[in-house]
Amino acid sequence: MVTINDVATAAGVAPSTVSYVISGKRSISPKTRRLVEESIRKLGYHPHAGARALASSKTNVLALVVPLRTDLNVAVVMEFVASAVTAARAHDHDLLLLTKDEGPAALQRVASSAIADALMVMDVEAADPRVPMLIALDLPVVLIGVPDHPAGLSCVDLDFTAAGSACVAHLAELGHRSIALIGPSPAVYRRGTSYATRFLRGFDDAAKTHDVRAANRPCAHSYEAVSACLDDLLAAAPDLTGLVVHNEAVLPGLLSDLRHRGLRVPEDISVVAVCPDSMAEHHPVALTTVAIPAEEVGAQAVEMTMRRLAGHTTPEVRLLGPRLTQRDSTSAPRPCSADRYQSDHSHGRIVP
Amino acid sequence: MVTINDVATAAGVAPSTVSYVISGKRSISPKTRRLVEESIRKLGYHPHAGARALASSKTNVLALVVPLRTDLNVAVVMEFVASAVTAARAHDHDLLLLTKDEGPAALQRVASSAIADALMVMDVEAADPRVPMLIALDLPVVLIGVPDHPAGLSCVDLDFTAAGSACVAHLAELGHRSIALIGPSPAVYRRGTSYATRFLRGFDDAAKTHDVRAANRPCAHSYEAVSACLDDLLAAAPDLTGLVVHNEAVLPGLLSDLRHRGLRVPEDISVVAVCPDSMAEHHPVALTTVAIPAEEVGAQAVEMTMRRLAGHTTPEVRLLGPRLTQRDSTSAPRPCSADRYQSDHSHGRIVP
DNA sequence: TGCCATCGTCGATGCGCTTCGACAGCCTTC
DNA sequence: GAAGGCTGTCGAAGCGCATCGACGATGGCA
Repeated sequence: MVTINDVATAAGVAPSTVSYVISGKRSISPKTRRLVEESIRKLGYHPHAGARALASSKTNVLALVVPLRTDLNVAVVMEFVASAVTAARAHDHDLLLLTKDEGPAALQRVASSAIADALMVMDVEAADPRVPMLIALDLPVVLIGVPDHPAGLSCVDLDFTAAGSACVAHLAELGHRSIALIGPSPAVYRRGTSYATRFLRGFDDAAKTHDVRAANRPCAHSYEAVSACLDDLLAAAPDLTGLVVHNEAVLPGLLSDLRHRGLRVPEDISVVAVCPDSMAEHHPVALTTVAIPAEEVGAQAVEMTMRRLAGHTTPEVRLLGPRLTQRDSTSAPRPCSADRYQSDHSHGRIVP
Repeated sequence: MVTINDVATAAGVAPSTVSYVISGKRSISPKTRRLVEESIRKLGYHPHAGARALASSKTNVLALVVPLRTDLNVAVVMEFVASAVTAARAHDHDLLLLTKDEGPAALQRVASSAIADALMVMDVEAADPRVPMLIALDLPVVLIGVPDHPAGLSCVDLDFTAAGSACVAHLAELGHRSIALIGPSPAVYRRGTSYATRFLRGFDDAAKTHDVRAANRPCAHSYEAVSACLDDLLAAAPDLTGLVVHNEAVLPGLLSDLRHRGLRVPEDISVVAVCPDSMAEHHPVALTTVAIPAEEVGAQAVEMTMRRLAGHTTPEVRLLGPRLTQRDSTSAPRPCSADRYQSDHSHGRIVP
């Protein structure tokens, strides 16, 4: 292993000088700097992370707590992680991955072992048991999502309330009078996952404002669940012409099933999806979406973390405004679709 | 911060004794052990990771290099990461996330900064530029995938060659005589990604063995690409009755498009998918699959890593046997399907 | 020419831990 | 009853680095 002493010897200076060249915390003459930098390069020197952490109480590691249930919005999580790790590296930090499964104790451990300098926590629930603990810790913490009582913690997320409203507004403006929300799986609501309830609130509020008839169903992402969900919705509201889908995993199944039922998108039914923009084009009909800006959120989360590490102590809450992009899956409703409930020829799931 | 000295004082012993209680490297009297453990618990003591790393040259961190392109098999990567982090934690290790984008230099950095004890590398290419460097490093390394010259590195992966053969064999045994492979996007082949070429080899070999007419097309995962790909395949082989899909991202689009064309699955065309088992049921027709055992691979990768860390120096190559599960998307081909090329009513993409 | 301020560099110290050799007390064994 | 071997504990050293005070050299100014 090559140490700071080796570099110092090679450059003919003291170890502390090398340290100052690296950190830039004291001024160094150009000559010395060049000498040292050359030795560093020549020897391939990298400071020992442990030693550095011990001496400086900084690890240059960010811990990220992610939900690793595969039932969730995998693509969103991946996109977020990708963006976070990239942003972290841009700030010369590494990313340590923790799972939500380990619970609050893991956070405690990471904090008191000085494994990371800060924590970023995804998939926050309304009354998340980790929140009190996170507040007690005295590491910088950034939540992705907004719990009921974030007291003192920074938060960043898409403004799901506004997103819910935007979806309704879009459909209402196109002239739809009866719409429905197909939400995340019941388990997500049961956990009180922050974004699900916030979206629902926005959806409901806007439905009232726009005087639109609105139903709403959580939906697991098996094909059967999707199908049953549509059965329910169409039975309860035969005049349904607009669908807001806040559950990217069901999209393929949903579109398939609509076709089965002889419901054309957007002629017979309009669909607004809440999902990463990258998914909009993966479907037979390019989807009108409110984008989930996972990448942006990831970058912001890291940026907020770095600000806290740099000494900005005031917590911030950043809610990113929703961006709706109209594509081919929404249009004004047709006053009368003669063949609405006609099935195509291949299967038998017909809503009478 | 609570240190080992605090614990020692509280327990009335020397710091080294506390250390030995924790590590178990020397025998300790039951009385002392109890005393110390109690103090640890009472004070909430966690050893300082940096100090520990410095003194023992072990970080208890595993670095995992993942491809973070969103165009890739996101679900597989997630599943793998989830399983790896869980397995690592079970061995009292944490997981550091690196991206493939950072290239070989990042591996160098991690190794010589002593940030991690071992490296696990996903998405290995046939002539991966990182391989020579990894060999030169003297950390334990486990590759997920098999490069052309793994000399000295451990590898673990699904046996994609056998998987390719298994798909063909299944279709051949059902009686199909003309099949096609829809592979990962061209970019994946261009990179020489190990699993893509291995799968193709198995596919081709088995096609010869079983005397089956076989075509093959890489396919990007936009709906257009899928559609074009099917156009090509059907034009070139109008008698096509079997499809092997080694590209989970195109599945929804593909199934949709087949329906558009009036091709029923499995009556008119059988589909074998290579994807995580969890995805099999997300489609209107439950898919016959060869499972990508991402979870198993992740667990094995960690286990192999831990073995190397424990002193097992001989590298191993583990190829997991493929497991084909027949579901509803494959059957014997119908000798004659009158309406094969009939389109359904909603769109116009008809193959004449 | 002499004095002080500034700049650039050096040595020493300590971060919290592991580990090694030392050693006190005890039990065995002839 | 003395010699030797264990067992359990201790103290000290050192891992590689950051940081602080000290200090020599240099330049400006009177």
